[in-house]
Amino acid sequence: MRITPKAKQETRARILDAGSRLFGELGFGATSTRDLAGEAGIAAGTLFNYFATKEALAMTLVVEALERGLETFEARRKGADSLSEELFSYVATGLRELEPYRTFLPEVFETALSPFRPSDASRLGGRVRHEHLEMVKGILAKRGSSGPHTIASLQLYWTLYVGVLAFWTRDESAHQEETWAVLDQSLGLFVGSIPSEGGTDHGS
Amino acid sequence: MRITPKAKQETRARILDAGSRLFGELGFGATSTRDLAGEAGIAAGTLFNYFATKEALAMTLVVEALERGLETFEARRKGADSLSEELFSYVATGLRELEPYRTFLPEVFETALSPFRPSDASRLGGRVRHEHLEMVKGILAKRGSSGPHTIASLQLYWTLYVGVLAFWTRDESAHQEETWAVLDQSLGLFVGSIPSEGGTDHGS
DNA sequence: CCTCTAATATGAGCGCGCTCACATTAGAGC
DNA sequence: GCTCTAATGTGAGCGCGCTCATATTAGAGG
Repeated sequence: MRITPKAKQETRARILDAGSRLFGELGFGATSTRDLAGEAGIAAGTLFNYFATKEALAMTLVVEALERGLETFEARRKGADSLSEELFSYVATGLRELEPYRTFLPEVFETALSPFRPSDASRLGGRVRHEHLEMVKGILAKRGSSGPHTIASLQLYWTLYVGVLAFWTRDESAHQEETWAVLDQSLGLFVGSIPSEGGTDHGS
Repeated sequence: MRITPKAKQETRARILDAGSRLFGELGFGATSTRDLAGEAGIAAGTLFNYFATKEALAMTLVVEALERGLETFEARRKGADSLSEELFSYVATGLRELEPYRTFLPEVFETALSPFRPSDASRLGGRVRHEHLEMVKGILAKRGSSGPHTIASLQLYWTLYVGVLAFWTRDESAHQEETWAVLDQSLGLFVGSIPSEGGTDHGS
């Protein structure tokens, strides 16, 4: 086997497909890596030639969904949106792509997005965080926000975003309408906390 | 063996002691339940007659530390404190009792305090959350805050508190001074966000 | 077409958290 | 002091995520 690019991508796709289906049916914890390998038609050990850990496999589904969401967001961007409107639609397009995975994401995010883990770039969770915050920084920069406040602001932003994610995964309203309200409220708090921006209202 | 109360408490204490020492030396993940049993002088299975899971054992250390912190807080309470001062000293007395466990707490809190887990009372993490929030509710009630706002406020409070905890576990300044600044800032944001309370400043 | 090699696949095996059928033992009742 | 029993202790064993020595195989070079 010297350079076999096509077959390798197909196997990778089969594994991701098995993950998407089995995680959804059984949950992340209840799906064993042997289950996944069987469903993908490979041996137990082969799985780890493609994904370093079971968590990395699940997070790859997340990363690819968020990439699709980003494309949709860029395509639909309007110039007329306010700061909170722009942030709202950025977050919302991401959530909509993650929707099929909603049932098993709590188990995955619990470790992958934990604030108690260092979010280094070597882990997919850290990369998700970094790329999301880079996007938010870009959106803020267009409005002229900058300086040392931004770093603390981004920490607050991420905390609020994770809170919204957690709420969303458990939101039992018909089409997660409650999540949109929580997101709106959280973004209002965030925008209100930016010194040079957004007015002073911080209540309901 | 009909009712052997004393010996049982001694064994329990030996296990907690083993946990405190080994988790501190090796970390939570790197300490196996067999290590703990050996250090406590019991068989591997016996450990689980005392604690349902390894996480529950670690969280018991946390719960007992927080109980000690609460006693200190109650003893030192002053009537003259402002709302943020009172919240500050409540959180601070807890953190000071947790100090000996600081190195291994990230691994424990990652799962036990994750916002992605339902915080039911059957889990120790859920009880820690509940009791902490009851205390905060009590502190707020004295100042006349009440009504439907409080529930959303408490959600925000808990999110900010977990953020402070996460910062604290990684704070490398000499005596975690930076944590006190972050805590102060977070409480300022929280108090500012309460509609009927605390003035309008929400920046630095 | 055959060989030779590096990329890939394999599955036995490791230590883990935890369970459970069974052994042990401390005390109550006589 | 003996028996009987319920509380407690025990460790072999399970399935897990993951590793690694080994087997297999696709293609390059002659």
